[in-house]
Amino acid sequence: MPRTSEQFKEVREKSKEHIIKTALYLFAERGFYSTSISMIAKEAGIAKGALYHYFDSKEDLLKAIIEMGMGKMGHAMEVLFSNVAPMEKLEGMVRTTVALIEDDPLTWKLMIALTMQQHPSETMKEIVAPLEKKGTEFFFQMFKDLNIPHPEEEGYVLAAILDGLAMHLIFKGEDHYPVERVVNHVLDRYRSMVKK
Amino acid sequence: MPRTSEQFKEVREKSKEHIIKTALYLFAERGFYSTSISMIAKEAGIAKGALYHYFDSKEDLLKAIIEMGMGKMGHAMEVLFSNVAPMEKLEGMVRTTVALIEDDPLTWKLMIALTMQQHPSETMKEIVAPLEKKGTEFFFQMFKDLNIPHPEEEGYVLAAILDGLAMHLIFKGEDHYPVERVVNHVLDRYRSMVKK
Amino acid sequence: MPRTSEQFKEVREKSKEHIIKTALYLFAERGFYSTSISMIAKEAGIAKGALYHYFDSKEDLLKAIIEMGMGKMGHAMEVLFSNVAPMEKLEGMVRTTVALIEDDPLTWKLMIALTMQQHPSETMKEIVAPLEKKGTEFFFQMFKDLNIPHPEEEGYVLAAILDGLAMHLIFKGEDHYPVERVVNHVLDRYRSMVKK
Amino acid sequence: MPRTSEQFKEVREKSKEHIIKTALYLFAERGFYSTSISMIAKEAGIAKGALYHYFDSKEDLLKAIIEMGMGKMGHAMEVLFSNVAPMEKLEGMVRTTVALIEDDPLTWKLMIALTMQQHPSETMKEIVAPLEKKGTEFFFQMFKDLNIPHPEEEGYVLAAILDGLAMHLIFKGEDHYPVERVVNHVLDRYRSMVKK
DNA sequence: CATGAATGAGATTTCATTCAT
DNA sequence: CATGAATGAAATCTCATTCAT
Repeated sequence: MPRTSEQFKEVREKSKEHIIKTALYLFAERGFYSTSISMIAKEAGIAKGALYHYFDSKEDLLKAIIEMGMGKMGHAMEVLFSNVAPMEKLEGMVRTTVALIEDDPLTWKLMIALTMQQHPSETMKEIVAPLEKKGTEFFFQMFKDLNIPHPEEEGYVLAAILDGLAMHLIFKGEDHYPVERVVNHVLDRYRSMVKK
Repeated sequence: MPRTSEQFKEVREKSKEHIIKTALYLFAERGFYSTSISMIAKEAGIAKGALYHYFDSKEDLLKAIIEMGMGKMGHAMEVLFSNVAPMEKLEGMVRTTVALIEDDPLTWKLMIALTMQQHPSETMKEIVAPLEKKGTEFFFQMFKDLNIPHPEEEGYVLAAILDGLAMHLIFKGEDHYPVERVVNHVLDRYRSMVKK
Repeated sequence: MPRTSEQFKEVREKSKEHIIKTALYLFAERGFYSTSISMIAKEAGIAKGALYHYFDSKEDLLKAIIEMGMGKMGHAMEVLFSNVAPMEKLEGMVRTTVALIEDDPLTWKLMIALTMQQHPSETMKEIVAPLEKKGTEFFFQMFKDLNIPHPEEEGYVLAAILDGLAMHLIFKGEDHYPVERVVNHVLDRYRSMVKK
Repeated sequence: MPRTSEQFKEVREKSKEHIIKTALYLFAERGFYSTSISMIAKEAGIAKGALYHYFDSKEDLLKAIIEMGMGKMGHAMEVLFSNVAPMEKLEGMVRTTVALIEDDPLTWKLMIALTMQQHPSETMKEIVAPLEKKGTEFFFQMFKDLNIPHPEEEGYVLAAILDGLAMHLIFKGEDHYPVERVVNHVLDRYRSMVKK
């Protein structure tokens, strides 16, 4: 009795996700180039060949991981671009970033690593560059709306803070980094600037 | 013939430096794993075998690059830990960091990339972790000396700013990033906090 | 229920033929080694597994294709070995060869390709070698019957002409090759030799 | 003491030729797809990797073999297009073809096999198609010069004879095929046509 | 010390075949 | 009988490292 195509689809989706998770873990912990297809297959408990049912190549697997990560992020960020008061936007921006990282630090670790190293695939650059540009413009507008002096420079600083914070959080782990306190401090500072 | 031996040493040192520079360039621009020994040899205009006269392995070459980079940095930073007024320390810290990057962006690019990816060699972690710890403590003490409230949190924020700034500067290039304005803005902010 | 069993057999035969046709097409157009079982299954609109219900292996499938092709040919050729006048035999030989190719160029394309490349399977050699020998002898006898001088050499030449013609016809296609004119010319030549 | 670059070149050329010869032998005897790089390396008495010093890929190796073969052929054929009497041209054409095959049957075996099977590489088609066209035109002109009736058809027939002859000679081997007699017979026939 | 040819372990990839459902 | 997910052997290819000259 043949399985229905739905059953197949389900099995396929499960396997795909399982492989992605395993690969994400290994890529993030050991680096893309130091992780072999063999390792991923072994860790996932499947044969090497099975991996190629789901992904055309190691590169394609990486792309799938990136896309999945970006999907999550894009979704979360969209909320922020909606109509809320500027100060809430700022707070949302910062807290959402932190929440995303804490929710899925592996994806972020990998993402940052790929951006930093000159990975041949264009995927990362294509994704990160426009995102960053959008972010900078967003910050600029936000600070202008908040009537904070030197909104452009302040935007650059916030971008630096967020990226630096992300790096530290990811590579130290939330157990060793007082995110909450740092975030609150940053936000307090902006609040005090607005009140004035 | 001690003279000859010295000359030999000098020539050897020159060759070593030439290889290091070439390798640094390639590692930074293309990534460590995507750069082969063949490439380095060809780019440096020497034979593959010659490279192994100077370095035991690809890993050893990387280590030499890192050590050279760290040497420069350590030297520059030492000045800051000497007896100068806190505010000058802060300014020195920020400006020295930027100056170091602008002076040798390739080393930094590579350094950051290696730190981010989980390079098997322990070199980077061994070097970066204590440095970061020292930095954090240094910032903490500095802000305390400056009587700035919440010196610990402020220290974390400054660390984040510096790392974020470094990242942006390195990956965008100084032509596309208004370092000077951003740095001045950051320093002005601390100055205003002190005056109060 | 013998009826059912018969119906089964018929359905089975239909499926088999469908697969054979699909595989023949792909093998001929893309080559045996460059055509995967997956491709055949997909092109035939069945699952990979199903293919193995009908054929034990890729090799077995190839064998079935060859046998089917040979069946057709053998049947057509048999007629020629019957009792007809030598000149009609000659004409029949040539025209039948051309007709067979025009009727089923794919089979021939594949056949020739397999004969030329040293396919590991013995099938082709087992089939082609005796056929060729029989052909040569047949030609020899024919030309002797026709009282044409040097019947043996003439036999070799005719064999060469037929194989060369077949090759050109198959690889250029009948639209780009003036078969009719060439065949008539060849036959005319033999006719003029006989009349003399 | 480093070898001079000339010495290196020499060694390199020798190795390259050795590999080409080994690969040609195996490709011709077993087929391109049924011959693995491992086999070639083992047969040549070298390591797999060495092969990739000389050829970028299996395909590239094949290309080198083809080019070498074509080089020989082109050179030999050029002579024929020069100014000699038509009948000598014809004889030269036929005898040169046979001589080339007898001199290097492996190359020809491989060449024919590749032309017949639909090898993905365009190399063969690019080479063979124009060659064939040139050949056909050459024959046509030759028969016209010889005042032989139906020169075009006769050209097609000669092309068929030559290709058929080549096939038979190559796949039976000169020990089992009376080339000399067949060739003489063919030429005699043309001579008798001219005299008339 | 210099050279680049050669090695060989290991990486990625392919694909005929099997098998649980 | 049908399905396509999974296997695993083998193929192609890469590249840090060694070594004869």
